[in-house]
Amino acid sequence: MTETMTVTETQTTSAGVDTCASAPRPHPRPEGQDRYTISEVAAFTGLSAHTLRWYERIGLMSHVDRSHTGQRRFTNADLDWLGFVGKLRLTGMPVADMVRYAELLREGDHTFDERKELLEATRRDVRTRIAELQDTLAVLDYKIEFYAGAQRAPERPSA
Amino acid sequence: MTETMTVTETQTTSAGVDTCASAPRPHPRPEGQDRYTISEVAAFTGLSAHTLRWYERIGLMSHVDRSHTGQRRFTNADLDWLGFVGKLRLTGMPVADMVRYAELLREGDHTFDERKELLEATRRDVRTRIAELQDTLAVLDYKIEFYAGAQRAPERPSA
DNA sequence: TAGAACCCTGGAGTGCACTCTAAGCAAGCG
DNA sequence: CGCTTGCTTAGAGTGCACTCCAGGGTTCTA
Repeated sequence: MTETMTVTETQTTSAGVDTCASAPRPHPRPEGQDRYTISEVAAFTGLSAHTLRWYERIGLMSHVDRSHTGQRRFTNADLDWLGFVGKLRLTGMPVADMVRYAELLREGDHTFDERKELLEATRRDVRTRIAELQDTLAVLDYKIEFYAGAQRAPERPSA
Repeated sequence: MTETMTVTETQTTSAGVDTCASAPRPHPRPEGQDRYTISEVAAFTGLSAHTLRWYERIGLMSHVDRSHTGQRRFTNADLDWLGFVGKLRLTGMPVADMVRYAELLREGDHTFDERKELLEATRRDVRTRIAELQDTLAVLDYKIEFYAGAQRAPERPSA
């Protein structure tokens, strides 16, 4: 099952509003092919095959290409999209909202503005969350500092 | 389940290791009293009364003081603790882990080191999460920039 | 002293994001 | 040829963090 880790830079180069290629590199993309089995994609993304099928079922991925026997064959564009979805997932964005964005993409040009607004709202959320986390970090620093200080003091001589 | 350990007035011995008062001001604390009803605490914390009772049930709060008729009377120390829990919640820490920390506190001085380690591990997680979010932010910036650019220069004819 | 508004408990229910099951098809191999 | 492995589907199950309910007691206000 181990694939070669030869990263051969793929990058779909459509000049328009395509399904989203991330700025830098999204994933340790394997070879330069363009048809991956579900287990390969599972390995690359860290998602389970179950989850990948479920993503398609709920519309978080548009219908994935199939082999002549009906097996899924994911493309590099699919991997790009999954990379982006992975980022959004880290922000805590509900899956339903990501599905909404995916639908907007499928609906075409007339959803351009709505997509942009959705991304901007997401960005605001991310900034807020970063601020919250930094606040939390300060609290943790304070407490850990306290523990460190108390350790120097007479009490509980630990191992 | 958590029973015994009746105590839990306003707090533990140790010159230092108390139930945790955050560095600055944790919440818009109301008046200077020290006995709040559950609905007051719900209002201050943003948590529901249901959730507050549930927190106590699972041991995320040590047994809350009661009025002579059995109604909960939260103290300022409880509010401090809830403020800290709120911070931890923002980090995505599982409730079970917070319960673990609460248990360590109740167990007393000999858990000092374990508590410190838990906080340090949490801090590492928070730093990691902040880094991830900043990464995500970069992707969002890139995409939004793209949308902004495409808007100025309308091309993109396909469906 | 009534009625509204609040609080109590144990336990059941909800929503989300998976995660797994069952039953079956398809390809590679000794 | 049968075995193993990997894939397919619809649908059921899981774990988490709440969230609510039923059936009662309490407290505040008029």
